[in-house]
Amino acid sequence: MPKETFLKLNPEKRKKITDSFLREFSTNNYDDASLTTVVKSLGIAKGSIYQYFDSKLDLFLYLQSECGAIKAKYIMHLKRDDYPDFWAYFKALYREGIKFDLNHPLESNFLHSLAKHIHAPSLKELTKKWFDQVIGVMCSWIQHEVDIGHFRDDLPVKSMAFFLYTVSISIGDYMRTMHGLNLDENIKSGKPVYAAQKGQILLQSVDEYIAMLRKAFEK
Amino acid sequence: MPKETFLKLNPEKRKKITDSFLREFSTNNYDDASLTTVVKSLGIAKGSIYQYFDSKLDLFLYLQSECGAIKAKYIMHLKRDDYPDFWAYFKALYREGIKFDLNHPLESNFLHSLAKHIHAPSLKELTKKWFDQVIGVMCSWIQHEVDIGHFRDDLPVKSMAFFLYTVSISIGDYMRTMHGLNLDENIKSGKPVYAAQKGQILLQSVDEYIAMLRKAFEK
DNA sequence: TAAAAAAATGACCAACCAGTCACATTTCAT
DNA sequence: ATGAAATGTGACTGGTTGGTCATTTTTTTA
Repeated sequence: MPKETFLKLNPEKRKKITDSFLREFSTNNYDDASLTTVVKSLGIAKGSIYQYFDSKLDLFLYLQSECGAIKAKYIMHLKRDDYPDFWAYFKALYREGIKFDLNHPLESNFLHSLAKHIHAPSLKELTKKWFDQVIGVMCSWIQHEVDIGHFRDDLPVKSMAFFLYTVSISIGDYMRTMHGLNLDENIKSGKPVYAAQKGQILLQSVDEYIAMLRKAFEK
Repeated sequence: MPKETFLKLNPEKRKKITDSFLREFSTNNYDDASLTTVVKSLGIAKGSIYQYFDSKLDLFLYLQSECGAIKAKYIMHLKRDDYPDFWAYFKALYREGIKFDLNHPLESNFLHSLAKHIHAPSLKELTKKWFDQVIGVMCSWIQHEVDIGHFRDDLPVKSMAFFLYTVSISIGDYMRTMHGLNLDENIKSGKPVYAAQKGQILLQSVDEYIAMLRKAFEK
């Protein structure tokens, strides 16, 4: 949690600082991301950071929760029951995700690059917790579909959840590969991850994935 | 490529050195892996490493190619045409992979942890090349199955290859999650990645994955 | 306006790292 | 046995980092 001093900062300065660190963590491993570099580029003193946050980790966690909260606003209001099947819901999640990216490119970049941090020694326990949570959510999704007879019931729910998790987080990379995007460059320059592309083309990727996932899961 | 000096070393010493570095790179990011630490634990001088290799990268690449070559011996002799369908072949690949792990735990650990290194800044170009190669191989597998009418032909081959790639590299993590293994601990202690488990139980995981993949890909 | 509280500063610290190189030791050929 | 070639060494360089803290500057309070 950031200290009071940081929260009392005028919003512009706060945003400037936040943005710079989002960029740094988006293009580097946690352990390789350098506070010194960011502080220099911001033109503020290193000591200031430690008046705003307890530690590098504190700063990182703050960024993570802020970005998560913003993205949640786009996604949380979607309800499975408003869609005829799970895959319509799944696609809607991605549709909102792309909106989020266009409106909050830096935050999206940061979340998108979280996979990079998973193997950082300093974050091992944290990422394990996060992973278990995500798998938990997916398990409950899938269990529900099994219960109403939409999904197959001959495999462990957890296996299916893991499969879905893996495939889901890979869709971003998949878009890059298939549509020739250069995510890393967009991240560095601060452009939206999917800047040059229309949402429609990107959703086509999601459709292709769904075409496979649907068959894999259906009864 | 290692220097002559290294290749002329007596095999035991060479193995001792190789093993220690395999362990270090298996439990750390490339950039965080420390030659200094390994050299201390080996009781040899830092300078010696630079009589054996040009650089840290040179050493890393040597390890990678050595481990790859050993694993290739287990896998390369398998031919798709010797199996009734792709999935029998796919399963055979994993069966041999598990054998490889039991016989060469450290090398298997190292290859298994390569995913960690993918995001290391110093290795970006290399891993991109490696990734393109793997996708290329999978494309040719899939194209063949499409040609003989076993796989669906309504999706881009590359999409399917990417899907298969993602799922394939996740099977290791999947086994850990589903069978409660602690891979990282096994890696640190130098035990086989799948030490406590019988191959049969592990192949069951592969079967579950195949049950989903088969449906996703079939015509 | 003066005193007190809050915020910003940057030189400094200890701990790392990959890589170097002049020198010591071992091995090998004559 | 002797000299040359090949190996091994570890203090050292120049760099990095996250984090600290006495001091200065700015803001708030009275």
